[in-house]
Amino acid sequence: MGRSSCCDENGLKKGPWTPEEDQKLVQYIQKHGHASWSALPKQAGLNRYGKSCRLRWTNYLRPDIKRGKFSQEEEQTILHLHSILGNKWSAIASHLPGRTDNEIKNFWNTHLKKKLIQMGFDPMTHQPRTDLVSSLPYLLALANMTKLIEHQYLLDEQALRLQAETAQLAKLQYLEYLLQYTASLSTNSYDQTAITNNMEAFSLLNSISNVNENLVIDYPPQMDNPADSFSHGIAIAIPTSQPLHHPCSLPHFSDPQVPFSSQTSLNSETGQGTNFTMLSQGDHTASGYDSPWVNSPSPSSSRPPTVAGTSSTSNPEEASSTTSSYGGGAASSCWADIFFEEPIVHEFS
DNA sequence: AACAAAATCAACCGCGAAAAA
DNA sequence: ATTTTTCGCGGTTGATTTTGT
Repeated sequence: MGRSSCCDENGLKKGPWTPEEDQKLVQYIQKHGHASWSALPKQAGLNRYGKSCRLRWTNYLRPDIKRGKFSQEEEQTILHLHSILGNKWSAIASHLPGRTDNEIKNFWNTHLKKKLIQMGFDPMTHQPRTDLVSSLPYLLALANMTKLIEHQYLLDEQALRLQAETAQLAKLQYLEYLLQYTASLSTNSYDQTAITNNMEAFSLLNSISNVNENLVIDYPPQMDNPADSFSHGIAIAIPTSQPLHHPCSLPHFSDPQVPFSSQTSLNSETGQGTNFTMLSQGDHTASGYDSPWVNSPSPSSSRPPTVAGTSSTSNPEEASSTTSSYGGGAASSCWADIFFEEPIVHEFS
């Protein structure tokens, strides 16, 4: 596999690595590390570019590389992360221990992409392919009357809105995943992954709030830095036009080892018809809402967010946990409540 | 068995960002 | 402040392997 070996104009070797070259590289890095890739080949006695050495090490020779087929769980994670991050292979790889960005990229291009296409999804947007949707009115027009076409246009409009909302919810799901994962990490030592996750979660939240002007973010009281709030709890409310069904695609969500639970509760309120989706920890049930800031300095200040443009009864406290009707077309809201009971403390060891 | 087409994946390339000079 | 070097990323290539006819 790979390319036939050859040398470039500088006489440096290119193409597939020989076992001898691999051995030299591994032995050198085990002994001296890889502080400078550009200087490494000469010092290791390799007739290669530093870039080639780095690639060979990171994608193949590194001791923590996981080989073999991707598991179902890994596949799910890649699909999920790709729906949020797009072709950010290194970012995706950082969530899959032992897998390289190159490997994930190859797996995506050769398997997952095709799988999505076969299932009728656009591999870039992860949404149902619009060419199929848009062709429907034309087919209907051939078979039926103008009225049917108009009806279909309305459906398309609704579908587009739902797509946008689903994308927002996907981000929320990923946000929760990040927070749950962070919480499951050690709380007693400095953990770069936890910090990275918090940063990613914060930027994700910003991206959601940029898109949705009605988004209400409820930070815990007396927080100077919003990013810190991920360690303590955060409440988010997003108005949506329809109840949102989002079965948890990540196994972590239902894992009893992870001290969090996710709940989706749909509610149709009398009159205003406010629906909400709640992602929460522990005691937060749809029928009995507790303050998200039970550990915060001033619990009395906590409240479920009021959603702009909808009834103030978006409060899940008032919600029924059973109904899933659409509330007669009235505006709805997606209410995500993400909370950590024990604040995470990162200490430098 | 022989050939062609498709799939796989290691490695290369070019670019932009960060770091060093 | 500017230029050069280094690093890392995402896209692409092409030799090899697998599958289909």
